[in-house]
Amino acid sequence: MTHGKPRRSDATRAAILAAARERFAAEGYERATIRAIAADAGIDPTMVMRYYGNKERLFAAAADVDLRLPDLTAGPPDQVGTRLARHFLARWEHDEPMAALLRAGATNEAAAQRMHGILATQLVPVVATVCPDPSQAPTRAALVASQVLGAALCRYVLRLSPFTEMPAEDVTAWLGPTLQRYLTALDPMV
Amino acid sequence: MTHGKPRRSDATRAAILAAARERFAAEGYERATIRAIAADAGIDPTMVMRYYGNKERLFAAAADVDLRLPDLTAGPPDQVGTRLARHFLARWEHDEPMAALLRAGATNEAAAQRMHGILATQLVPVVATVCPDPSQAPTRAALVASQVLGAALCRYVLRLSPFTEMPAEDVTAWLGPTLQRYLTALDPMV
DNA sequence: AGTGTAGGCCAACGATTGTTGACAATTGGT
DNA sequence: ACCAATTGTCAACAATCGTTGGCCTACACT
Repeated sequence: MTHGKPRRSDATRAAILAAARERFAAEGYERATIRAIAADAGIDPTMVMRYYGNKERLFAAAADVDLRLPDLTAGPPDQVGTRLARHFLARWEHDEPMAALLRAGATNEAAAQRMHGILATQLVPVVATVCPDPSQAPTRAALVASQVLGAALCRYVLRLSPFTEMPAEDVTAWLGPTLQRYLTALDPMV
Repeated sequence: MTHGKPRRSDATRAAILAAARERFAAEGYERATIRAIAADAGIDPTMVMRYYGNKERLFAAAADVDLRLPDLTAGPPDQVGTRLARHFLARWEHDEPMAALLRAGATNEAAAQRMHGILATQLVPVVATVCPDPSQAPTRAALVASQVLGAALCRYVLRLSPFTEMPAEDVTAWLGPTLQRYLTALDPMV
């Protein structure tokens, strides 16, 4: 898949990308400066420009998120909510691109568009495999996203105190039934 | 309550505050510049500094949020979730300080702290009046906040397409049972 | 060994930012 | 009508940002 010969600067490219992910995740799009990213990577700011063109494209490379959603059809249908909740929580614990995208999405239009794309191409198809009427998949996926993003916002971005202190299993236990209902309930009031 | 004589510059102060709310809500903390706010208010940037000291204090004044939560004990206990969902949704539709705070909270530490304060002083007490064990109020309030903030994020900040197109009543119908469970369920798995 | 090319650093540009100080205009009290 | 305080304007500062061009170095290939 990775065609082209390995370049001598691959290590530098990777260092830049790693530093960019960290900074974008910790400070958002505007406050994460190219200079700071370059300093973290131990190189000159001009290298960032040479390899990634500009700040927008660097962010695009840093916020390349793959949700790695599991196959929800394999397993008990009445536990898809909990399994999905557990997956997202585990995914978020140590994946900086997701935090970077969430933090930046609040102020950066391009980041918001990218989240839109991830929802449509990654979450909606999986939701369609477990919900009663596949035509409702976009709506149900949006509802799932609202709860998952809200929890991530409280836990990893805002760091609201009761939420950061809750064990991951407890959060999973609370969110699971919610997602289950968003995914499979025939009617909102169930 | 408003002691001190009415000053001649009150109109200017109000214009600054209105423009600031709009800009902070639309662009977040860092991208909303004092110059742009002053231009919207039709005055000189210097006046902003004179009346509000610095950008941080201007934001603090602009993001002074009052959730105006209703008394949840007055009404059928099995509908507190829906009523709370409806209240939040209506509140968000035309209150810029709330959007400003949410957008800025993602990147600004002071804004995040302020949200923490609003949660503790406004939401937790109300939650305590309807949940079985008042000692669980902080946890339950945090769960409510995660779903409400997540929905607001999707609908008003990220503007994810299935979410912006849903009628407000439909969103209320979906979120209501979720909040109901977070508020009153004896166990997560109910 | 020689040479072309890619990797890397330095200095600097132009734009924008929050913020400050000096100065003019207007108002209200006496 | 005078004076002091409030309100407003103008210019500019210092810092920081993304971004650019020039120049040196070191590796790769013949």
